[in-house]
Amino acid sequence: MTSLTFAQDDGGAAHRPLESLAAEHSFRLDAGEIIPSAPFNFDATLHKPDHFPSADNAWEPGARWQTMRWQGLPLGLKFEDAGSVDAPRVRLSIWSAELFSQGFLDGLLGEIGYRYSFSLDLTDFNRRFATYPQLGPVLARWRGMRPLNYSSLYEYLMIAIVLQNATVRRSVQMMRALDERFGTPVSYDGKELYVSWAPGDILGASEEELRGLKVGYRAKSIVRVTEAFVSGQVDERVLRNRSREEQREALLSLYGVGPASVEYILADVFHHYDAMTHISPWEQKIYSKLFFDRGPDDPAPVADLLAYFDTQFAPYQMLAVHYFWEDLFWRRKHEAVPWLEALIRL
DNA sequence: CATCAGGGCCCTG
DNA sequence: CAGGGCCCTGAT
Repeated sequence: MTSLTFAQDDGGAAHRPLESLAAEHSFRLDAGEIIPSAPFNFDATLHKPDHFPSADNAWEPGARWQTMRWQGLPLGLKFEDAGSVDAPRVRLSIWSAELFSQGFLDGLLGEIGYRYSFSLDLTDFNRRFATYPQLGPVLARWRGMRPLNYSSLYEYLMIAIVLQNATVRRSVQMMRALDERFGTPVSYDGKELYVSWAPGDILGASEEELRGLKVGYRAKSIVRVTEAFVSGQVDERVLRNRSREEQREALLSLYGVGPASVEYILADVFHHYDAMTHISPWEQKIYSKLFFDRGPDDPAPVADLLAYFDTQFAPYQMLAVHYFWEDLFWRRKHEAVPWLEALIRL
């Protein structure tokens, strides 16, 4: 267990010179406050109740702990709500076992800004749908919420792979086994978490070894996707500057990555909200109930659902559906939603 | 105890 | 373009 713990908390100003924060083997940097574009809903953005729990993060109202590997260095991040929806401020602290340069920090903050969509402009979306029959009330509840990816594209793909054809419990087991074998355990701020492995950390593992971690046939996908990243065939930074359809094509070319995974990635990782082209069977049942009050034995055809979303919510189909989806899972967190329980195999 | 399907995807015909 | 097979696991 690598300890990133550093007790001192001097409440320093933003971008304090790192030299003054150096500790023996680790330090905590007060990286100051991030000012997201308003409106910004801290908890609905920094926590997604529909995500399966994983060891790279922890959350409580007003705070998210998130591990991250940046330029090979394991980091512990802590985001704290220091504002309001209309006057948002997010306090960021960074734990590290090594000193890093101002240039490293600048790059890191830029990356975090992208991943967390801190500057997303929601004004047009909000204006269009504030008084909309179904979406209006949901939007009011979660105003300022963003879809996002807390980690890297590679890490997201690993999550997508362990999700496939598995129950939630099994996905959790697979990810934990992979983290324990290939990830970096860290402790900071009282949390014990894992920093997810980098492609190079798992490259030497054979398919047989991975199968030993009970990931089954997904072992092949993990190996092939990892190779694509190590070889440079896929480069997240490069892909960010490509068009949506080029991104889709590049992702689909990866072994073990199909339309369901890509649909999530285009929205969460690359921030495209204007196209929905695929609905998986379990989502179809949930949407059928939500939008047409139709049960799982008589779900609305996927084509009808897609057409409905296009008609109602373009050019923000993915954004609008994200709001409904998160609203549903937040509700489930606080009260029983019997029809939903029947559709979720834990 | 045996069978089955699960928060997909690949491959075949 | 439809459908069988795939690892493993808990539910039935």
